[in-house]
Amino acid sequence: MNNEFPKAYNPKETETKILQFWFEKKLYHSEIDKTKKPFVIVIPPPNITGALHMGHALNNTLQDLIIRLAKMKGFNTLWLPGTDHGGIATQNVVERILLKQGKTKHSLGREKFLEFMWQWRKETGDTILNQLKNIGCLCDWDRTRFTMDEVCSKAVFKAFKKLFDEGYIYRGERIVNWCPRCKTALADIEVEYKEQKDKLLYIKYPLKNKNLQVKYITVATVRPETMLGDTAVAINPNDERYKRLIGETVILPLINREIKIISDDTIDIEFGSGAVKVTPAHDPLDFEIAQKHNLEILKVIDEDAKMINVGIYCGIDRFDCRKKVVEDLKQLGLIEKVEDYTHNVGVCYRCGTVIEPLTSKQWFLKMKDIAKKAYEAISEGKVVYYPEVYKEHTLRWLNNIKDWCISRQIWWGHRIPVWYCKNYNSELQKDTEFCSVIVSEKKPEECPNCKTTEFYQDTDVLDTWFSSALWPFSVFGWGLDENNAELKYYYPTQILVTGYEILYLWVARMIMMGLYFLKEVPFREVFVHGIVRDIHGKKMSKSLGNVIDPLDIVEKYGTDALRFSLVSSTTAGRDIYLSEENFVSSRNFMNKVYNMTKFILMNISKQDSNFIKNWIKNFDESKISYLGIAEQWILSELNSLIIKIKEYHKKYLLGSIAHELYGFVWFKFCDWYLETAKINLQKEEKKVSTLSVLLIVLNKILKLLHPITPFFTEYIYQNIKFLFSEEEKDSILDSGFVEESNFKFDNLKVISYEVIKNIVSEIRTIRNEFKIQLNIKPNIIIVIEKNQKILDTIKEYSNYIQRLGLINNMSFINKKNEEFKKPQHSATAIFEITKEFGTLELYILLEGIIDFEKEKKRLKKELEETEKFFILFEQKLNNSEFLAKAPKEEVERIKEKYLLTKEKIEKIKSYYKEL
RNA sequence: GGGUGCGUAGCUCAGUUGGUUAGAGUGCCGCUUUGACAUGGCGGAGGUCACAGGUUCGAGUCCUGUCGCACCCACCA
Repeated sequence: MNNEFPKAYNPKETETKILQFWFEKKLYHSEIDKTKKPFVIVIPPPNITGALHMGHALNNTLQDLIIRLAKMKGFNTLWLPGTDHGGIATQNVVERILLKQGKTKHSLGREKFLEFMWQWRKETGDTILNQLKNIGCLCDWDRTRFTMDEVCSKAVFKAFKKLFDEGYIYRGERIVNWCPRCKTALADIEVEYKEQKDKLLYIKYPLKNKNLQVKYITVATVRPETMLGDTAVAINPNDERYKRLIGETVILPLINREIKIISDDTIDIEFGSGAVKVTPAHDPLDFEIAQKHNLEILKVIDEDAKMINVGIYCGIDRFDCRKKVVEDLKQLGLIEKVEDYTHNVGVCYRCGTVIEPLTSKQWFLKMKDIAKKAYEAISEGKVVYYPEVYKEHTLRWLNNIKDWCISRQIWWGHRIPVWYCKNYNSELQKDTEFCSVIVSEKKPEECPNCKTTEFYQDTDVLDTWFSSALWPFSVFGWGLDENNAELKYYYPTQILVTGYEILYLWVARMIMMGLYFLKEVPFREVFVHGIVRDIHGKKMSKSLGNVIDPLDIVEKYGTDALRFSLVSSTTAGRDIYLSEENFVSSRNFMNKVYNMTKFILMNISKQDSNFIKNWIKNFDESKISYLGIAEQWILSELNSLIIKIKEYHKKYLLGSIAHELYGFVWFKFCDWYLETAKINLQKEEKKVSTLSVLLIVLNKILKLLHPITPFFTEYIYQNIKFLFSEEEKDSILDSGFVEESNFKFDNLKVISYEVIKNIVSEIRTIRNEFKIQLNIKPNIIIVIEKNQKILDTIKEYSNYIQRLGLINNMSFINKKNEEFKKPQHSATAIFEITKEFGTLELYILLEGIIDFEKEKKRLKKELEETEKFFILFEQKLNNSEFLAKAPKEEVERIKEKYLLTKEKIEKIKSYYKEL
């Protein structure tokens, strides 16, 4: 930067260099170091499908921010990266690829298919990690894990075995959510619900006993095809209409099967016809009823969603069968009526296909006891949620937890480590006879029961979330050795950063597993962020065409701009709406900081640099009183900034950190301090101190910004660090974080600077109002009557104002000492400063330019505004209750305001008259 | 059906335990190339803080209700 000053910041070139620098120094790497406190984040492992999207960019930028911050604070930080095999999602993607080549998984066979999967994973699985590297993620790239690598797989086996041995895992024939497209069972939580309009059909079921008063009982359904699997009709025992039909027999239309009418108090009398067809094999509620009443469970829809066991309807797809059943019922005149009905339909969270509940043999994990421990830990605050609402959400979920179906009928994943011996009889096998079922990683030697050596392994794989649940400790080799040093040092981790959509699917389960296996929560804090949406609040999707690709943004505006936008858009737990303009504004901000650095460096001559270095090195509180008002002001503002940001760090108000820095850098440091500093830079005697202050502030700004925008801050730091003392390290990351100073600033000076800012603003406003040309530089007079000190201070720095080129000359008058009459042809402005300093009058002398009528109008407007507030204050002070009940400071504040506005009004009025 | 969050400038949002004359970014309009930056500077317009009550000396902020939006949970066929 020293030699050449390109006009604008060039992110691409810089980022390549800086990235290389970090990698050469291995700044990302962590080793056990007992002298330092560890600060660990384990990445939410992205699936190996697809590439980096905005959601990943957000999630990982936030983690990087937190990690860099911790590193600068001196922790031994470890951010452990990795990927997830992604079960169904990944298998679906690969199956689609195969299909394009005219192959299916079945045509390949399990072994070949898995070979293909592994090959695919080898070729494309790390794409996303490389992209994370490029956006600056300070992950420990020497420790990358994969949920199906050896270390993690060992953990999965060990966990399964332990849970099985301790009686938490069981196998059973249950009704499960079946996805006919993915051909697998899904956990309840993996089903999404979509609102859908359907027809609610009222179907008449003929009664067998012809001697009854009624011939039919009517049931209502939106899924008429399931009637073929009905094994009862249920009514509420208190339903007067049907009471007497309990125990009667119904002849199921179309297939003429006889079923009973039973009573169950879970039936809602009000809904539909009040009578419910019971299809135990294809409805969870009906399944429960069937168990209670010992009903037959008749499966009529198979795993391909085709009809079975139903005579002529066999082999027909469920939805085609629905049409056919309706037609046939119509023919028989058995449809009483049809109503429009809106309801929720369960769909697969991976492919969107309508779920078919059906009975199937699956592995389950008993959750109740395990969840209880997690409930307690979270209640006790062992895991802290940011924002806190998600704590309640999680607790409620844990409280209503159901058993977790952990088996999936796909091939990609951890195969269930269960072996059945050759003589295993699945007919006899009713949950209880586990003698011939052996949990083992490898094929067992011999069946302890029948002594056979022939075994076959369960064909199912585990739910991908099973391995994810172990992630925070499997990555440290828990599967190999649960007492290993790394696990001991790094576990539990500090914080988990994730989106709210996987709070139950993943986060809660990690807490449960962590507590179960290691007796300790896996992370102390959870930071929950929202989903990235487009500016209209729509989810970004390829089909909508509203996707903003983070890599495009990087290309166009730079990584820092991408990151800054993401961080500044983050408000705890809420969704983020992004538009491209957002990135433009961040890019501009990067450029602003770059240019301001350029300006500072431009002003440093070679012989100055040693003086500056010395000045900065010896800067302490004793030097404060020698500093000018601008310097005192900016340093005190910097102090407030640091205090605020530290507070935001503590509360993880990450978006606020970005906003605060933006405001400080742009509006305080650049717009004001830097502008006024330009004047001192012209004076030899002030040059060194001014440049030093500029650099001190710049240095702190860079450190504060660095966790958000690492590239350009590191780059600038490299260019200014020669001006700081030797302690400053290679990388900004090692240079320590920022603490506020406890310097005492001169309040009078700090206020004076604020007054000068107001004066300048007012001059600009008036010039603008009267459209005064640039080349016209009027004189101004500043009048004060209360406090001579502030007048002196302002006087001392009046050249600041003059140098801005807005005015020619300034004169100062203290009304107390000198007689003063409002000059003719002048515009007037009156400010309230503080009680101590009173009001200040400003006159801009503009002979021939001031249009009296215009000035009158302007003053009148000003007067009206001021009077409005004056009345407000007056009312408050006339209110005895306010005086009695409001805190003293508040009353004082209003009094001060009251007096100041009063003074202002009087002055405006008197000058108005003189016009 | 239950729950949670939200409703503040055209748009996206800040506004911490109730107490500055409600703020910022962006967009719009006007002026502005004076060597850090036109990816800049200065100014302007634009808000009955969803609505209705209540508590309070005082409400954008707390309470109740209504309306609207979003999301989560739930076995009404």
